[in-house]
Amino acid sequence: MDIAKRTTIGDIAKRSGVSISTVSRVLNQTAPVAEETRQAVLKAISDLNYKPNLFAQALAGGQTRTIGVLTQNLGSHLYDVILHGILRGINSSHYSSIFADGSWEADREINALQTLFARQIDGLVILGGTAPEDVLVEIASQVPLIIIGRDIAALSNQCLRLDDFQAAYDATQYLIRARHKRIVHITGLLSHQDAIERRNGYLQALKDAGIEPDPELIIEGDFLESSGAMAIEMLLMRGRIFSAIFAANDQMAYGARLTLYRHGLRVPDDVSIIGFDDLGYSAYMIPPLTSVGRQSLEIGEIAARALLSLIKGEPFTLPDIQSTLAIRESVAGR
Amino acid sequence: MDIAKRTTIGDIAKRSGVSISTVSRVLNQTAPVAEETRQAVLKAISDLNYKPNLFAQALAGGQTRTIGVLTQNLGSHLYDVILHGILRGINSSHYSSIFADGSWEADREINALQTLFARQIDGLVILGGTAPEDVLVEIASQVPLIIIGRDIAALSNQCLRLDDFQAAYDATQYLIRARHKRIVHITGLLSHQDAIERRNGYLQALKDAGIEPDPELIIEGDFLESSGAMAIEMLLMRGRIFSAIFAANDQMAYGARLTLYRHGLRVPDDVSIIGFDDLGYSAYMIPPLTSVGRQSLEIGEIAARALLSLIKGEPFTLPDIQSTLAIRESVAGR
DNA sequence: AAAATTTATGAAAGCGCTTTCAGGCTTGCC
DNA sequence: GGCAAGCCTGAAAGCGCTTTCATAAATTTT
Repeated sequence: MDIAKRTTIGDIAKRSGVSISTVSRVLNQTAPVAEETRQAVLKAISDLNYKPNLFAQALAGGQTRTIGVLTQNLGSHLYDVILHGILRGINSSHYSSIFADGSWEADREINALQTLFARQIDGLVILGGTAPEDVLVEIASQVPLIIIGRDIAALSNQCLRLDDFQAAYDATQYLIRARHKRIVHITGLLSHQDAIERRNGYLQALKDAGIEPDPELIIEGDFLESSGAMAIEMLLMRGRIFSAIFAANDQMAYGARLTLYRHGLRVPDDVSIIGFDDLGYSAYMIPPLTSVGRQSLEIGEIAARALLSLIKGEPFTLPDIQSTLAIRESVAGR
Repeated sequence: MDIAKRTTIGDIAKRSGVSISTVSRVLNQTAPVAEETRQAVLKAISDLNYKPNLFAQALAGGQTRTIGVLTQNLGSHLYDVILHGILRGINSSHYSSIFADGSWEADREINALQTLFARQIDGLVILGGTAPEDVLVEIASQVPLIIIGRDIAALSNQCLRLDDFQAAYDATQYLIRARHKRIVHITGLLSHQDAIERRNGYLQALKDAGIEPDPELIIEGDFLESSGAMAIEMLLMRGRIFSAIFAANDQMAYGARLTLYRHGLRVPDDVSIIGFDDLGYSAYMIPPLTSVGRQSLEIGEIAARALLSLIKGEPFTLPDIQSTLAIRESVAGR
């Protein structure tokens, strides 16, 4: 593990008896080089264990081989898994990624973006976030951009859509088919696109089944466990009747489930629950939580690969990510 | 949000009527500059919204303002929270961090390290991992290094110790004081230092209480939920008697708890459980899980700040991280 | 008041690499 | 056999910045 090795292109030029231009050419395959020369250079490179200086490359060539990732809520499982996927996606390339956290706050987000741009990233992945559409369009005009979890019309082919509406629709329908009628929905923060989509999916499924949505059964949460717990607490206190809960994410489902436990209500015997995101832990909840899941790792991987293609100017298509309901034991029929 | 702004030091030199050397000097405070000149330069900088090109700085000065973080298991909650803490720790500095994932595999780890070094990081944080001591010492001789969660004698003041032994001891003692005698321990992967420490803490607490450890009650897990579930499954199948479980992490505790549920055993009435790490979700387990917790966010933050000090040659001390038992409802007395 | 310091500033040389630009050699073609 | 066209390759000019080194101006010393 010899690490501080600082061989330069000049060293290997000298050793192989050519000019540095030629070395650069074999390195980047930017112009034809006689096979014989090429081999000599290659040999010198491996002999000296040469590694190009990324900073010099960046300065001279303008390519930094770095992609930036704007995350929200690092430390929240779902996002972290996606990040992991991104790391995987760039694994075999020569790119690295740098992360900056927006924490779902507009000014932090700007700040994070500036940090990223100060590093002259070659491309950018934006995970959710609150930046307005025109800002995103503006950004996209300056740097290759892939957006996960939002759908910007003008950037349609650069958006990895998550189809929250349909997923929520399916989950709600699943509950309806189990003959639930009074279904609580704990929404996410309604300032977030995905939270809105999920609520709309829920609403639509109800309507399609001829059930009039009851506004009293829709409580706005904030994606955190505590808000799920509070929501149910409130409902119970008000004496509302319900037999099922659809939470806009698993964390709130956990909270809801705890409140039920505190009040001696059994899951799924008394109340059924469906979550969203299918966090790894959900399979180990008591009882195991039925939840809308996605291949989050793949999402990150796909986004990263797409970005790499975009940077290189290669064609790519972003699939629509399918959600599937992980059916476990938190839902019972009536 | 004008982003592609590419003002150079030359532009601002021109605008303020000085040479680029002088601009560089006010930027880096590397030599005295007349106050008047200084102000003029500063004004030009803010007028033009100048941002230094980090790559040029790196190339010329050798400082990259990047710290590398070698993580294991990105996507596992505990590590992610620590990463988040690191991001916070460098937040107000001009540093960025790049992450590379070792996945607890030696060759991936080497690979990740090389990626990091290829970027000429100014400093490195290593989170756990399997690299042998001498490699770490070697690395430390080449780059400022902070190690989280391992204790390397030769690098003692650069290690952020987590004191697994004591924490495990305390947890076990808590169970003993609740009059449990037959306490199962589900260990982590015993190739990991921390798993060993935790087991030893458990063993010692038992001995100190005059309880002869029963090897049959110690099962090696792998830190994942499934191994916790399997461990208990196995114990039950073999008809072992026990009244409490101490799992080396929360994930395995979740698994264990699920198996108990499957077998109709109540927690904590029939069996008590203590976990380790106090993941955010644990407070919402059914029942809420008693677990050994640490300020993981702070761990990351402290490590990052310490690294920054180390880089700048400033003195710093790494506190020993205290663990505290988050007492909830998964433990009952006998 | 001249000499010795100290201060503030500019010129210029890199840092390691990419990329014209131009020139020397081969080929191919009429 | 002569000329255009191709192919390889080296020299050199940057990329934007830091850092000697040198110099001019201001200050202190004797």
